[in-house]
Amino acid sequence: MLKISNQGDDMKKTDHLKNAGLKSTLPRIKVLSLFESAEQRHMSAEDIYKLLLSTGDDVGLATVYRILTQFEQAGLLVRHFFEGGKSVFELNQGKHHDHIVCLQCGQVEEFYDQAIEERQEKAATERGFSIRDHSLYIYADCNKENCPHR
Amino acid sequence: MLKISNQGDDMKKTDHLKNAGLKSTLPRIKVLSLFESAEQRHMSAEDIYKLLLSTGDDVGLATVYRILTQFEQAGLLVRHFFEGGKSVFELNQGKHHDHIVCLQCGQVEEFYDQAIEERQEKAATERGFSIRDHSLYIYADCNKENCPHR
DNA sequence: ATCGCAAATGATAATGATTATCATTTGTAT
DNA sequence: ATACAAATGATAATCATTATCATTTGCGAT
Repeated sequence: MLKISNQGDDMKKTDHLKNAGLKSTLPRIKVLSLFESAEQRHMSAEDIYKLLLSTGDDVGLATVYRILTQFEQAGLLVRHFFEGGKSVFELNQGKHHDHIVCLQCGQVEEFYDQAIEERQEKAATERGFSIRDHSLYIYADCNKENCPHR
Repeated sequence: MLKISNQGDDMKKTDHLKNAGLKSTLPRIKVLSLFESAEQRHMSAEDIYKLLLSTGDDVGLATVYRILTQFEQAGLLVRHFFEGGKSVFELNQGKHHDHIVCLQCGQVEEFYDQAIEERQEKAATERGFSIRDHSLYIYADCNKENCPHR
């Protein structure tokens, strides 16, 4: 008798987790929900830990790290190594894309360029390498109205 | 009366450092020499610290970190954030290039593709961003003879 | 609904990379 | 040779992340 919250949604997440080979636990559902509802797609472990704290949905920091790694391995999340050393995660929505990160406000925009993808593949195969993964980050100033510093 | 070693070379490095706005000190000369002579262009702070230890040219680890950061700011070195979390440095030889990193043996190959550069610039300007910097890392298997794991 | 147990969690210690502190040493201009 | 700011080195501190381990929980079998 503890199945309180919006069951429709939680059921969907439970299935989502089960399909990924992970058992449905409260912390995992909370983290998944956060990614599906958060305004910012790209979040670090610390971001998530604090957001959950702020809504009273406490989850231990160690658990947050564990869940992020599991979700990454299960293909639910994609991990990024932006400059600065800490890992940042986003929901995996199937379609690969690269990132432009604003150095002033941290805003992240995604883009995809077929030509770039092809040239990368070419550069690798020309040298006898088999691509496993790649990461392209453009660091820039977004020049937006609401961006601090100019 | 302590100017022992190969003075011609050290003089060049002294000038090199002076030009970069850094005073010529023994630890800085050692680190610079290492980058100019090492077989591997890409090295971490730990790599450098250990290499210097192994040749008896002891330099404190903290000093290695400081020097690397200073050299980066002076434009003598370029810092990279490969997957794995630790910073890796290489001599700045003026010409920008991207990297292919072998996930098996860690070997790094450099490449430059004008089309990729142009498409990146285009992607950024199309979105109103002004590029400051960018990093493209391809992670792959090098398939070389001497590479472990296959 | 209840049991049992492997799996998951949370608090915290431990680790690895990097930075800060501060007393001592070293370039360098005088 | 002198003086002093800058640099160094040993070490403590910090930050992100992982490991440990006692406790709790999801879930299949009853």
